[in-house]
Amino acid sequence: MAKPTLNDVASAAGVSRATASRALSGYGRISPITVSAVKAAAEKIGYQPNAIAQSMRAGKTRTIGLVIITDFTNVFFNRATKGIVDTARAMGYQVLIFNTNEDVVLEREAIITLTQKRVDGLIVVPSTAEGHEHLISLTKSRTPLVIIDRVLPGVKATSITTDDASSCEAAVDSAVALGHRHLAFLVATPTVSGYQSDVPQLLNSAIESRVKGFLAGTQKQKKIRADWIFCDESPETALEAAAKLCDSPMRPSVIFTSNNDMAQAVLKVVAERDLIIGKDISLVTVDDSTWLEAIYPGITVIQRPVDELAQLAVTKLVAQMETSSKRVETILLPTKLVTRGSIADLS
Amino acid sequence: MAKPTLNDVASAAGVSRATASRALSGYGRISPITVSAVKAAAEKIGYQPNAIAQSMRAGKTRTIGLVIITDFTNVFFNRATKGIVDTARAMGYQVLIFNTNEDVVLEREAIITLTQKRVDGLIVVPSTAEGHEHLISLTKSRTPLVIIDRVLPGVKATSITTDDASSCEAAVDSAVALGHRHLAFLVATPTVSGYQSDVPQLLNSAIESRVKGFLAGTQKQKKIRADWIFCDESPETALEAAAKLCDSPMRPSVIFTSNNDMAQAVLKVVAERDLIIGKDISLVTVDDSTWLEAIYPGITVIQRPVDELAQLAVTKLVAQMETSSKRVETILLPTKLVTRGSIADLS
DNA sequence: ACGTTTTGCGAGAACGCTCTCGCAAAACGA
DNA sequence: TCGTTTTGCGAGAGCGTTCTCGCAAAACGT
Repeated sequence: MAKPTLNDVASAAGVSRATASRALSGYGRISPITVSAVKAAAEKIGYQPNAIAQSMRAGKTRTIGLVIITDFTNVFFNRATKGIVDTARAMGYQVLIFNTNEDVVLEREAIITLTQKRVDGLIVVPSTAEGHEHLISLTKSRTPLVIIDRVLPGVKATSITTDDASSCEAAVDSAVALGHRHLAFLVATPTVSGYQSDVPQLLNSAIESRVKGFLAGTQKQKKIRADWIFCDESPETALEAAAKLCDSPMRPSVIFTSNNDMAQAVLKVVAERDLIIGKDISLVTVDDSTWLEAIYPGITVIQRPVDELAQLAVTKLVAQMETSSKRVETILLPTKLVTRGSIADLS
Repeated sequence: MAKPTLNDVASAAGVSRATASRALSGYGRISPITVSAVKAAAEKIGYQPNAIAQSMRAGKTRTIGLVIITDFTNVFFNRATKGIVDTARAMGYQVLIFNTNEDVVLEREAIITLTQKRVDGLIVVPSTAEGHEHLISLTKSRTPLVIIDRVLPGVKATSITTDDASSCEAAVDSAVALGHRHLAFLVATPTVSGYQSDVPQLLNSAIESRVKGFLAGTQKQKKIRADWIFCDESPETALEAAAKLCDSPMRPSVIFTSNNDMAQAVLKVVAERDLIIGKDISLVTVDDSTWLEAIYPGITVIQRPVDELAQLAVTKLVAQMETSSKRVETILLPTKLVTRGSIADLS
């Protein structure tokens, strides 16, 4: 009842194992008659080649590892995952997924397991801004590696990120042009606990880029006030932080949030206070979602090219794997400010 | 520069390959001194066991295949994927993911590839309501298989689904109790193209269960009107169908949608017509999302126990794999109607 | 002190595949 | 016709493990 092997095919076809392999894999010298005989025999006994044995022989697995935060609430990583899985499949590769929940211990374990499973390459969203020895040792052992949504100065690997800074700056400009003079930034980052109004010393590059963009936007304007709140990623803290902004005697006229979870917290708090988005208070966030378009008013958003990023991650990785080139690229994809109805016109 | 093998460890430690294996894998008779010597040698040369070779030898891969619709807009499958990946990891298994986009051709290919990669078991969300020969042949070759979110009468495999019918019925009851007499059902199903008001002959079991629940709810009441619209899953059709409902001279007072995408279409159409959810028109949908709670008013929803389902899928599958029992179970998990503010009180 | 059991380890096979090598038979050339 | 090239195929090795078997040395029993 065991799965038929190449040996079974060979004896069914009355040839040697070598010939059977030649017939099925199409290499070497073999007569057309034998080929069809072997193929018929294989079909008949329901032969399925053992990819494990093939990998063993070839030293390649046609599998890539994905180490990511597959948080279901985060559109960006959901879409990226789907994009990576689909692109990989189209190129003949399968994807072994690990989810880290931004825990560097899980990340390290994931990478060890994937190395042991001998994946041909890895796509990683690193969870912390430091402590990347495990990634560095990957590059040292010449394992193809692509880092997405983060840039890690210490790691010599291709990284693909989005240019959040310029769109964030554009978002600030846009709000200021509409008459806003009191801006607030609600930024979620795993490196703080609770919330605080001063910039944490450690930010991952994606968040850092957004902060820089917002900052650049505010600093080039005169006479505007900018409040900052950095908070951890728990829904409770997000609500507290959003409430603090809304209940302040000096309520900002526009809130910029660094991700959809924060935007949701703002929406909730705003609704509880009977305020109307796009009228009493304005909102801009990062990463588009169908929800941001479905609700009323639509939320103005910084759209990031996630499908392109996913596709590029796979193609760059596969290029590395198949040519074993050591060329490291740092790719920055453009983002777009999509204007909907959530910024009030105060002018 | 090639990866060190067990042979390298053995010669570094001055023992045989067999002894090195014994020391690292902890079996057979071996002296404690040798064990630590071998471990030290392994550590020193940076040995990582080759899981491919282990799989080859053992005939097990400690990998499970997941064939699913990883549509980023669908909370249910996102959460299920995350739950499955995390539970599997905790149990020492890795997950190879395939996305079918509900295309049975891709599903078939995915299953062939996974069989060839010799996964120890499979979790599948079948894409069509018929044509499951590939799944049947899986069960015939005794590959452990768990089907989630669908029940396939022809396939002898464990299936885990949610009891959508009873909650859908409860949702209807709840609306009727609040004075609603004209109900509409907007149901997305891949088996129709465009939209139609009569029940299609072919529905997958998940959709069927919801339709049955809605029907049961309406049929036990007197003097109420129920409109049905079945439509494909494209955003455009969804909007058309939602518009048709809202623009009808006899506009229903409450709309039930079969998933979040349809709910979004309704929200959009309703907003365009300056109607207010929970006041001018009511809405209930299936599958909770943080958005349904964040927006105002919160949308009343039929919550399905997706984390439990994911966990159960993995544990049941692993149980099958590790005991090679052939026991087939059909598990139905309870759902919950979570009331928020989206059903107007007309009484 | 001698026989018996226990202990520790090495030799070698096996998992299923691919591919090199060599050999016989067929095809070719003059 | 005989020598040379080409063709088709089988034998066998090797990828990196695990594990059975057998053997020598150590430990034990009387």
